[in-house]
Formats: sequence, structure tokens, C-alpha cells
Amino acid sequence: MTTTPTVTRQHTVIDSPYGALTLVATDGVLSGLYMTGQRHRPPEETFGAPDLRPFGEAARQLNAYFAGELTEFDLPLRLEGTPFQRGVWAELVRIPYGETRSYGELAGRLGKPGASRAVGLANGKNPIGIIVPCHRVIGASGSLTGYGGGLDRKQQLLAFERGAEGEAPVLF
Amino acid sequence: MTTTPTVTRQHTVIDSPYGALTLVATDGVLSGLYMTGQRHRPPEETFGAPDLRPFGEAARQLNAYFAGELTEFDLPLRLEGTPFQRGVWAELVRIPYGETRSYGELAGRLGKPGASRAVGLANGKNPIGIIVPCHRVIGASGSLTGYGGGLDRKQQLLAFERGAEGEAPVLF
DNA sequence: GGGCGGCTGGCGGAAATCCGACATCGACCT
DNA sequence: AGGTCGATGTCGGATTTCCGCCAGCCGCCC
Repeated sequence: MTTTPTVTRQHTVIDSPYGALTLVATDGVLSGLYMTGQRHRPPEETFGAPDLRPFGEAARQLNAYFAGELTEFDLPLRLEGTPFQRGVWAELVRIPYGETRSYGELAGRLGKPGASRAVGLANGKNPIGIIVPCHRVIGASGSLTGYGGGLDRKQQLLAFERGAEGEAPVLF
Repeated sequence: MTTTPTVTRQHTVIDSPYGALTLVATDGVLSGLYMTGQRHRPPEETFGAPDLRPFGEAARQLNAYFAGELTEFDLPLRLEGTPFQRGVWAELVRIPYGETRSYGELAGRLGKPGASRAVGLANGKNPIGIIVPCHRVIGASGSLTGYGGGLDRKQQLLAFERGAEGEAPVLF
């Protein structure tokens, strides 16, 4: 017979300036962070049993981030996807706090200059929002273009990271 | 949404000179007759609830057949299969009691002279044994070649139909 | 008679291929 | 600026193609 995977999965919900955040752990390691109403959010029944124990450190760092006291997460993550998706997500975490990159820029960095749309696709499938900062990717012309959690949240996140001293956010 | 078929299915088991026979009805019409240990016999759980009511006439004719008093069944049948299979099965019921045809002969009658092996395949999938007389098909050389219920049963059926006055059955 | 080899056609599952959907980009137009 | 158009890469599901199986047949050989 085929070997059954037998992964344990737990989840919890925390509050944030961007609404409730659902945290998911697979085998005790953070594997998902989803906003309410987010596109491509997996069905609820895949989140496992409620259990806040695995999420102590993650919640601490998120709260520090929302307070403006943390600019770089340091957490074990479990990112499961196709080789290309994993490449894109690995590139995302290298974008510094407060900065942005364009889809085409990331594609070029991956050695596939024409794959900008594919980067957008993989971006949308990012399972761990905020911590894997897909919100830092915008169009080459500077337009926000899209965000699984909604363009307004993307704009708020960027404005927040740009800092209170930043000029008014570029709206669309 | 897709329309659900919602077919009713019932079954019963009767005894015979060839062992227990499982009769299956779909929407009240005979759709299956399987021997014990027969190849391609569907799994038990598809036979529906036990209920002998739909099978009165079928059982009567079968008993008459086993007693040698009936040579032609007259029953509504529900034969479900591919167009080719239905063609083969339709050809089967036209083989008279006590006679035999070869696989190639049937193939030719269907307008596909080369399809003798395909006829054998369709023959093996015959859902209503005995009544749809797949046992009356033998190799061009006269050999029995195969039977879902076992070659011995095929040989017994042919010997029985040939009649007590017939000469000794050709063994293999 | 029996045993091979090569041809046959249909079937069903597996593999390969196709196609639509996209969080893009650049050139061109008005 | 905004809109349209074509080219681009990946993904997932659907579709198509392929391949092995088989209740055969014929010709050839021993």
C-alpha cells in the first residue's frame, strides 16, 4: 500500500491592524498565514485543530512588526510548492523592509526574464502572507497591480513600512 | 449540478445445476446474472438490497431452461455497455439453442471481420450469463477457448443443450 | 494434432499534451 | 495618462493520445 503522509496540522487566529490572521502550522512549523477573504485561501477544513501552542514565537514577532519594532522576521518556515514557486518565494524574503521590486525584476533574478506573469501567479499563491513579503512586489510602472488580500491592504502595508515620515502613498 | 442517476437496484440468489446464480435488477429489469467465482463479476456492494420480487418470471424461465423445457428466453433485459459490446450481445441472443458460432463469425456479422479478439473481450464482459448465451461461442477450430464461469461450466452447458441424445461432448 | 509468430480490434488506465487563466511588460496609439 | 495588443512563463484541469491487455485467427512448422 502507499505510505500515508500523516502530517499533523494545527491553527490559531490572531488579531492585527489588517484584520484577523489565520496561522497554520504543519508538523509544528509555520506553513500558512492567511487574511480574511484572501484569494486562494485554502478551505477551512485543511487547517487542522485549533491550538495556539506552536505559534508563540510567530505571534511575538508579528506583534513587534505591527508595532514598527521589527523589520526582519526570523522564523522556521515550511514552504511547499513547485520548484519555480519556491524560487520566487525565496526571492521575496530577500527584499528589504520598506523597499519594493517589480515582477519583471524578480523574474530576471531567477534567470527567466520573460516570466514576469508567472512570478505574479506564484506571488498570488504565497501561503505565508506578510512574513513572506509578497506585498513588496509591484508593477514596473509603479502601480500596485494586485494582492491576494486586497489592494487596500497592500497599499497600507507599503505605506506603513515606508514609515510615518514618508510622503503620501501613491494611490493607483 | 449534474443530475444524479438515482437507479434502484435489487438482487437475489437462486440455485441451479451450475451452482448459485446471482440475479441483479436495475429499475426492476434484469441487468445481471453471475455465477459463483465468475471473472469480471462486479463487487457485491453494487448489487443493491436483497429482494426476490423482481425475479419471479426470470426464475421461472431459468428453471424451465434447466429442466430442458424451454429453449428461448423471453424477458426484458437491461444491457449496458459500449456500442460495440451491445452489438456483440445482441448478436449472441440470435444464436439458436444447441448451436454454436465462432468468434470470427460473429465479428464478420458485425461488419468487422478482424475483430474476433474484440468479440472475445465483449463476450467476457457479458453481464447476463446463460440468458445471453455467450457459452455458445467457441473458437474457429472448435475449441472452447474460454468462459468467464470456467471452461467446465461452458462444456456442461453446451453438452446439455446438445441434448441427452447427442454424442459425447468434444473435450477441449 | 500442438506450438509458435504476427496480425487484428476494442477497451481502460496512464501518460502526454493541450488550453485557459493570471497580481506582467513594452510598444504603440489617442 | 489610459487603453489595446502581442509575447511571455507557469500551473492545473481537461482532453487527447498511447500502450498493454485479451475468451481470436491464420499460416507455418514439427
